[in-house]
Amino acid sequence: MQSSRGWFSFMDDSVTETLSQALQGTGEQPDREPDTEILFGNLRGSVVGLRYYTGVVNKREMVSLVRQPQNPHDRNAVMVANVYGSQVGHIKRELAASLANIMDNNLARIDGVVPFGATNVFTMPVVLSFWGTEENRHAVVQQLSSHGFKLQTGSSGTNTHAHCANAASCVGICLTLCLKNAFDSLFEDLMEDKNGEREAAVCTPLLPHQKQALSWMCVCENSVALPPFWEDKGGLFYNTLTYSSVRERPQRVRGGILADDMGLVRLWRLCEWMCDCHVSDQSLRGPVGFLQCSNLRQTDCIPRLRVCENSPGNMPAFLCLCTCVCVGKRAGSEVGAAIAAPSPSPDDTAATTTLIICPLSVLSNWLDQLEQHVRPDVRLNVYLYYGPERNRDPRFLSTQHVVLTTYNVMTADYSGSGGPLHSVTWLRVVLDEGHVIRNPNAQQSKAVLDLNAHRRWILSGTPIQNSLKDLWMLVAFLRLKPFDVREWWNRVIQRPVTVGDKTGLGNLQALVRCITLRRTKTSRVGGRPLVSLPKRSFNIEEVELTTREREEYELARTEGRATISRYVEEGSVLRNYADVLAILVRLRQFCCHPDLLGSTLSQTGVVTATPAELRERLIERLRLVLGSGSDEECPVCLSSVRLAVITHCAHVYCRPCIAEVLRTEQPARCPLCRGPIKASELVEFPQEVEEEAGGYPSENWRSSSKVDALMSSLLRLRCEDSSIKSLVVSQFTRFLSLLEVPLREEGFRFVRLDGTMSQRRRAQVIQEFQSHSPGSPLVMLLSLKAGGVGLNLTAASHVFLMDPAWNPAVEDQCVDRCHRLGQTRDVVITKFIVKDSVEENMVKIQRQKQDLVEKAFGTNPSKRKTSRIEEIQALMEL
DNA sequence: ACCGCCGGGTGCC
DNA sequence: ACCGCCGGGTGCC
Repeated sequence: MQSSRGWFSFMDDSVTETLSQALQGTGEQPDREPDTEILFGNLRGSVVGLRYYTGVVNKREMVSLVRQPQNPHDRNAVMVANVYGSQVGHIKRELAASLANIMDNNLARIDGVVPFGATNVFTMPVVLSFWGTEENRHAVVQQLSSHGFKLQTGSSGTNTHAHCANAASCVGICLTLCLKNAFDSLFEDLMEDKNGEREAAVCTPLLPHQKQALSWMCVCENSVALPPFWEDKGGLFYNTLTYSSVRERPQRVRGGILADDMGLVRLWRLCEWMCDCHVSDQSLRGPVGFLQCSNLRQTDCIPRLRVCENSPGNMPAFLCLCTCVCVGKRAGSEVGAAIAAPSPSPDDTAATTTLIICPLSVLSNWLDQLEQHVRPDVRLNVYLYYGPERNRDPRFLSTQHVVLTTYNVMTADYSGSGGPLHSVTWLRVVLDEGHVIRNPNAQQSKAVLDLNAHRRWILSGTPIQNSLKDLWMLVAFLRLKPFDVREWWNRVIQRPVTVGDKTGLGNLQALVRCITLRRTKTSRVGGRPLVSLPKRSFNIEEVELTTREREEYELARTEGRATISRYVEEGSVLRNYADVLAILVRLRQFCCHPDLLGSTLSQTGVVTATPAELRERLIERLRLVLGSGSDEECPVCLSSVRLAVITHCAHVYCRPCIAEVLRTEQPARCPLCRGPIKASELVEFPQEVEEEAGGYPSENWRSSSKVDALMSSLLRLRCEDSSIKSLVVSQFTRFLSLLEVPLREEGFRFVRLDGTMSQRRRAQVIQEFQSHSPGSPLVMLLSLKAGGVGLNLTAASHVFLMDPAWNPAVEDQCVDRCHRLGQTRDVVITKFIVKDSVEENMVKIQRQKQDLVEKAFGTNPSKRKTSRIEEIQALMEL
């Protein structure tokens, strides 16, 4: 099942996990959300029975505890295993009785570290750390103390988990993680760290980033370097994070993640190079692939979506890599693999087939690319493993150079165990749009992990979509020891990072850096920009309201001003913050279209009786503000609110941001109004809520100045050049609905993309919009929040920003959907701003915003508070 | 295990 | 001595 999109799926998962735990009882290992766990304390125990087992540990090595309820000697038995899962011993009986209770009831997750005495013969010490949710803390402490054990709290000397040293570092980390481009923040200053280009492999005009990607992939497939965090210690290999060691050399993953956030590469260039160039690598000589695909044309079952001119993602680079290897087999002769394997390891020679798995939506894309660009004088056997008639014979499949299939087909074949694709040992498995396997519980993820391959690649523009958790599946697929086991990933990477540990973040950076190639349009190679993009220009178009609109607007404004200035005088702006936001949203909506405001938003300033009623009203008001689509700002991270939660005092924050406050402040206070806040009183606000479906019948419809301004721009554009496509962006989903009417009337073909749409529908819409065929949509109505990272809308070269956002970064991000690699035209951005309105003031504030973000780092919260009030006053011209 | 614990042998100084 | 003390056997869960 496709998990829901965006940050919201983070919550879905945790809910599902809790549920499944409850249903399973003592089934699989509990898989709680490590992000929300806190450290209860540490306890010194001992591991006994060492002489009966072979598992060894090093000083400071991490160990894991495994329950053995079936142990004949003691049903409370708790086994101790090292990083590789070999048994080291057992927890001493008395302590085990207590631990068994905690573990069986999922009260805490228990980590072990052997601080010293690793070479002992009979017993060794172990420091146990107890992690769990706040509500279980008491039960754990109670359980332990009833057996006479006392948890050590605070940072005692033996605690190996670094703690958040101070609130400041926590806020720093929170900020880092709250940034939408969390993934890119992992790459700070690392962009140029890659192996550069491999000049030897290049002799035709290959674009710099193509050279870079290809040579990087070659290095990854052939490198004999140790995986990250391993050291050669005179014959023994030593892991610097877990302190474990092994005798045999840990194998680095042959492969990695190609995470370019741009429509990369012109395929023909690569193929040109593959065909014509002669490189120092002897093995690469010779022609490259003629597409020998017996069944490609008989696959009517595949929806052949129109292929965009610009191949998405890294498909072409991969095609190149894959075919390079295939091509080693020249007409008849069995030359070993080519560029990708100058010195093939023995087991590699057996397997020669590359399996490419992709979503159905891009399958036809791969096919077309292969068909169009592989040279006709070389045989390249490509088999499309799809459709009811597919050849399921593993021996046949292994004779192909490339086998192409979809996640669904592979998963259906697998159904829990095996299947033809699992009977082949592949030279290489490539996961296109690899982020689709981010949910480890999904069948397709399990199936993918079970494939046999020598080399593994992931293509994904957005490897991290929601949280660090997304990365685990990818790391597991790449078999990056020991992180392919969830426990070690959680302990060594995920939890330290979320707890705010600087070294944890450093480790994550190091890890990601060595398995990922990440380039964005601003990346540089050898000091030069990787790609040069068409120009982009930015215009603000002032919109004058009609006299009637102006009258109505002034009425609302005066009313709003009166309310807010009363709050200012009373000093209660922050207490009535939701009300203030509602007034602002109302005015902002008015600037777009008078019919935009929901009826419930229009009444303000009603004096309510009890404080409880007042609170309810404020929270309700905030829900309406968020429900309108308005991109509100989180006062903690100063970015757009993600995973919105509303406090008791009616302020809105990102869930992770407020969780951080709750964890670090005792007692916790609302960063805005300093009122007490409790985790239990937070109100979740679902990310994308369907507003009451606003069908706007043409007869009741009226225009507005801003709508007119947009329409005249669009009509003029269509007149000048009917091939120009436009993005029309608004925060307010209702506004998008309103805009449909005049678009339809003027005969514009358009599509709509907003947050409520299913992943499948989105893909369809994007595909449709990106198409260049005559009659394809000229306009896309895009909700600001749906225009997140990863979207490729290069078909558009004009962007109309219908309403200003608080956060200019969000607008930039939206514009970047079309101003990215693959864009052939100059991009023109038009922002409509109503003259003499709250919008104008928002733009002014936007300009100061970047400055404010910088200042907010490290300044005290009260400063933020005052700047917030000043901001509101500026908006209302008070 | 250079321990702890068990249980049998032993028994004033 | 229904003790203390000694010294041998013994050893995860």
